[in-house]
Amino acid sequence: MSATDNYRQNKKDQIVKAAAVVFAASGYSGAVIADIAIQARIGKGTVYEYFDSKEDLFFAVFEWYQKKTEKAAIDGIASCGDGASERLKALNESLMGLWAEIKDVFMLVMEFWSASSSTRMRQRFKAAFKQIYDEYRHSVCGLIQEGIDGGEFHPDVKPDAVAAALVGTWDALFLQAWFDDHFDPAKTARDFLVTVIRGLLNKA
Amino acid sequence: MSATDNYRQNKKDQIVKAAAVVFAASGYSGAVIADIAIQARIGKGTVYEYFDSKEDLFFAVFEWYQKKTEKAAIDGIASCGDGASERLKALNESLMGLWAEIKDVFMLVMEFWSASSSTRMRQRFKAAFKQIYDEYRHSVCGLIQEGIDGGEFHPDVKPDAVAAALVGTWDALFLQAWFDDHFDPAKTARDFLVTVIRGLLNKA
Amino acid sequence: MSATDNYRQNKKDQIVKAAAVVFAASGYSGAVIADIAIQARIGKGTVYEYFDSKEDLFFAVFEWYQKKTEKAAIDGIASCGDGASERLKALNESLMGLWAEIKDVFMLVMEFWSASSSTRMRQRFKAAFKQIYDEYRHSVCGLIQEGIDGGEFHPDVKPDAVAAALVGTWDALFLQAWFDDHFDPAKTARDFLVTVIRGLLNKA
Amino acid sequence: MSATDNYRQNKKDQIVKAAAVVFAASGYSGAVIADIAIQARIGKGTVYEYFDSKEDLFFAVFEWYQKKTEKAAIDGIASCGDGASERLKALNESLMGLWAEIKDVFMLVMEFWSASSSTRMRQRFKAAFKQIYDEYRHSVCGLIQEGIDGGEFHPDVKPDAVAAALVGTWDALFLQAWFDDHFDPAKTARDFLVTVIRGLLNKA
DNA sequence: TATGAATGAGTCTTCATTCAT
DNA sequence: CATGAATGAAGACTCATTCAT
Repeated sequence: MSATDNYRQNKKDQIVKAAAVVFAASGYSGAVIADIAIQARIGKGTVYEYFDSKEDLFFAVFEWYQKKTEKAAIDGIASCGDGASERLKALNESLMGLWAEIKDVFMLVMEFWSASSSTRMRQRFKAAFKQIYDEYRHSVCGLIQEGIDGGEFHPDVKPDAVAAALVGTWDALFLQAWFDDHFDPAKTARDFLVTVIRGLLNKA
Repeated sequence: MSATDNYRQNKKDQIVKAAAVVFAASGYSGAVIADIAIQARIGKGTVYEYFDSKEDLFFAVFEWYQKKTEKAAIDGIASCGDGASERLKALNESLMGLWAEIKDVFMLVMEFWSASSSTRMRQRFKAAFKQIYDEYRHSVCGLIQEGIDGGEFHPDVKPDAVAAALVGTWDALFLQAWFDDHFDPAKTARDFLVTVIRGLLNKA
Repeated sequence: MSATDNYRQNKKDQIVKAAAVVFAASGYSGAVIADIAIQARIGKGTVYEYFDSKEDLFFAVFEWYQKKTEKAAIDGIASCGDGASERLKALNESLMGLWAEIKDVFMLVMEFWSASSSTRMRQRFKAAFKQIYDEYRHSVCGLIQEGIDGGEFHPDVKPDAVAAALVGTWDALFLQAWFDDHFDPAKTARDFLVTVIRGLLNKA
Repeated sequence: MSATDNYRQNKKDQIVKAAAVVFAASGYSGAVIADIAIQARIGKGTVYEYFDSKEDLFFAVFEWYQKKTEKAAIDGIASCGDGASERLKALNESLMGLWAEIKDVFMLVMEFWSASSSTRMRQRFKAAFKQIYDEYRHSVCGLIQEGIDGGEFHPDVKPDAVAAALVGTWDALFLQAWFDDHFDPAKTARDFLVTVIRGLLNKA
């Protein structure tokens, strides 16, 4: 990578981060390029030197956010533990630990979801989300399958369904926490997981 | 209610339904009042005879949608069944049965979520969602509590957490279904519920 | 005049008076036909049964206002007094006595002036004002001319100029009073008139 | 002042002058931003780069007009003359000399007066006019007071009243001239002033 | 490369006027 | 006669994008 490329990449990151702040504060439509430029401490025109359009910039924010959060998931899934149950719990803690960090930009997630319904951005976002969910479900599914194969989990358990539901639950608890400051997603997830694991275990 | 009031109410409903279609197709910001008027087969100005602003109309759509879907929840929760497990299953079926019906306007839900982040509409929507979630969780919580009290469910179960998580799961499965045409939320929910109920049951 | 005509005339007056209130409160452009209808306690459409357009109604208010205020001028000019000086003073008192009464609708006068600059209404209003000023000046001029002819006023006095200036002064003092609540137009006019009359008198 | 600031100031002036023309031709409400932009040979949006709203632009026109005309008043009042009478005459000539210059934009003045009654702009304009009149009256009052103090004018003269009346007369003669092309405000003022000065002089 | 002045397409919203009842 | 629901023309204002410097 040349020095110039490196310079451009740093600048791009700088703009993306500024954009994330503004998009999170105002939503996609409410965000104004001028404000993003101010936030990034650059001129308005400069934004267009690095991104072709507001939509492109928004998608770049999406990718940046994605990269940022998927690490927690990967770490959580990779965490070694004493059996599938423990690893599930570890994953749960890892993900829920994100809340404090992403609380302020959680609006972004809702904007991303919402962008999937915008006629113009639907294609990009819908496809990206499909892939993300596929991967998440697949990872969690593998974890549960291991539990079944190892005899820890009951053979009748449907790993696909449980994985999809758990992935969804994590999302949805953040959503509820967003609406209600007194709602504690981490504790809720932990308590719920106890019951789910009880259901998963093979108590033969 | 006078004949005139009745007339106005019908007209309002007509506009709200037209608006729901257009908001679902284009999102809040993308939707254009002129298109809503065309969809409702009325003049642009007429919209403003019934709603003070685009925001008000959007909120009316939200309330309409809310009323429309909460029926399924109420029916599901009220459904008599043989014990808490059966009633949970019935609720699950009732809610999942909505999918076919709301699939086309599910974008609306994401727009509503997103509206909670718009600075201007945050107040209204956030408060409304908080209340809705409170009620849903409370209903489901009651159902689980009955199961515990009746000895059907294990006494260590945390009804709050399970209720919140289940409510969230239903939301989130629709979300995943929205991103993936091949994803079957009803089947997933049914399979997942088997495991959850296994975890809930008191097998003493 | 038939009973019907009489009915219509009363209704017209009712509307004109309501319109005067609203135009005074909001200005011509700011006034809304719907508000005038409410003020007149009639339906919006009814206004158009009596006036062809907003402009016509405004002009009717102008004529009504004109008729209302010119009485004071006529009375003042007609007032018998001991010589031209006394009659001038009487006229001055008569006109200044209007202030308390018209203070609240003085905005109307400014709106009428302003209407003379609106391209669409210019013709009507400009012509009307020209005629009104012609008449006022002519009356006052006659009064001063009598003073000159009777030997009370100095023969070098230019009655046209003095009349025009006095008429203008009365207008302008109301204008200043409009801008400044502490400004007393009546007292100012009285004090000024002393000096003017001193200048008019033939002290040979 | 930086080069940029200078550039922006010129542009602002350019827009204000264009706006003055359009407001004078169509009145405040009748004027259309698009027309002002055309008159200024710029794009519609550019107007908003320099002024926040139509009201702000209108007020800027008011300030511009004010600055433009007050020079004549200051010059007139400052003019040295042989005694108070001569200075009054000089002031009169100075102000009346404005007529040819401002005839075409005199409508603006009526629009400014009218703006003082618009609910939204009342505050700004009313306060501004009060101050302007205060200053004018104060200046003229000082001039007359000098005449009294110097023994040239009669000690019983009320300088406040005469000043207010004269200031008003000048305004009002322009108003009459606006309604009547054949009316000569300068000549009228000159002739009237002869009588007023006769009334002011101390002929002991 | 960086900038920000300029632009005009696009939108919400208002309101005088019409007309069916 | 009276009404008020319906209308659409009109206008203020926003903002993504361009481009000359």
